Amino acid sequence: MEIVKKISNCKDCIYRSWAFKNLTDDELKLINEKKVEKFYRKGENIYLEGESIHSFLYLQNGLVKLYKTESNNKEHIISIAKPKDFIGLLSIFSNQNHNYSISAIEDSVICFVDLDLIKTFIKTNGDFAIDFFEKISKLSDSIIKTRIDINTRQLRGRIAYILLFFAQNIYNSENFSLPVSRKEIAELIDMSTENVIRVLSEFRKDGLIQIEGKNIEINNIDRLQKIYDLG
Amino acid sequence: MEIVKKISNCKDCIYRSWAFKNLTDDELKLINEKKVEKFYRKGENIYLEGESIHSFLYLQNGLVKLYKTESNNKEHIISIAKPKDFIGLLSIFSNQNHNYSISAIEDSVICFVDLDLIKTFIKTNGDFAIDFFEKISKLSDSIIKTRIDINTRQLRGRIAYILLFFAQNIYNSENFSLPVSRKEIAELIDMSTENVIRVLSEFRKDGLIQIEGKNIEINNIDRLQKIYDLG
DNA sequence: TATCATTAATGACATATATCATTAAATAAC
DNA sequence: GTTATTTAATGATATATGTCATTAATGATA
Repeated sequence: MEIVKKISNCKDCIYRSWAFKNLTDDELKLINEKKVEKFYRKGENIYLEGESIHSFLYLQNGLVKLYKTESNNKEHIISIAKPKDFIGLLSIFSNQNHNYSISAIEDSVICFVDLDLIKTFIKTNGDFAIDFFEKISKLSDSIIKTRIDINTRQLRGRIAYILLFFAQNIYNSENFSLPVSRKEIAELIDMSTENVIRVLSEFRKDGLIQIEGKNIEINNIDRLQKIYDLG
Repeated sequence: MEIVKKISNCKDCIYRSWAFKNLTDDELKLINEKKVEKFYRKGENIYLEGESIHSFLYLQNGLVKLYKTESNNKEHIISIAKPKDFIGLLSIFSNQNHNYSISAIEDSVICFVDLDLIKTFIKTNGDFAIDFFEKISKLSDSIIKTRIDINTRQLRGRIAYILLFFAQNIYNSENFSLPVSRKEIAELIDMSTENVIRVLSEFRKDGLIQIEGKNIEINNIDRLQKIYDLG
């Protein structure tokens, strides 16, 4: 991890309009002075379960996973955050320590915003509080919705989900390179690695997708959508 | 459903100390004037998916379920709220309409607090905003944690979870009457009704619990906990 | 390049879970 | 109370999914 030169000013940040649009120039200046942008290579940890919470994390670029290491040392991925997403769960506002870990699944730039400062602005700037709250509430609910969508489906539906997720939510293309291993897909959608591979092969044999290593091309997105819809 | 006489004043409400402790007497008076307490019999709907959102709901008494009706008309229970819980998901702050339905699984008293008023206080009372935010963030995260805890376990672990949940979280007793049918348990922990019944019978045969209809008595909570821990 | 380690792929098999069918018990409706 | 309807219980069976073993492919390391 390396700290990115502080060339970027929050005032010009394209993400300002997302969650920080209600801050005054002065408030934004305070954020700017205290924020740190860090660059992480694919595979690097951003923080680990148990570490104390100081910052609100904002993904500027790349892709990260939120995960938990179970008692049997298996990892379970809770969600994947994409640019413009707040990273983590809401309990950063009530907990002392992180309950989950975060690592980069693609080269990523993360903006660390001082959490106390955010809390101060929640207290002192009502419009910011409301808007900020709305934004991160949505994200939290979408994690719940996704977990349910995944777990009420069987394997084919889950694989269809993950393919549609990357194609439609992350890469905006039916031709993309998987940022995660088959094992990580398994950890994300609660199935065994072997079955992830098997179902992907099955989809390939059925002509739904083409696979070449990490490269995926979706040939028939409608049928994939139908497989997802039917579960 | 019947509207409860407005004898109770928020000022004296035992729940004031939970989420509304930072409101001034005047603010609380406004809440009090606009709030409505309603009584629902077991089985009654509080609201249905698609209805528009006007209130922040607070469970005073009883037990309610948050659920979704799937396209195949099956129901899926997302969570069960107990007294002192905020009912619903955070997106009431960003959505126009409810994404889920809520109904009473025990006779319940629900306090409907005007949502716009809450938003006003978030804007104008910083201490309230922070505290309120912390409280409902916790609830949202605990739903995510629970969904993961359930779905990473197999059937025996899930049934152990639900028994421990009612004994430890809801009734504070190892002897309680199930407020839900076997079918509802199935809808809550993602398994078939038959297998809910089967595993319960198995636990009975193994001497872990006693069952008489809806009445459950836990005989060996340690072994139940172990079954839960091992998954 | 050669070696090692990790990831991917596939088959055979074991296990977990769902589905279907049937009966009994409990509740609700009349 | 009697009848209808829902809920609970259980066995038999089908299906879905996980596990183990093996090999191939890929990527990392020296």
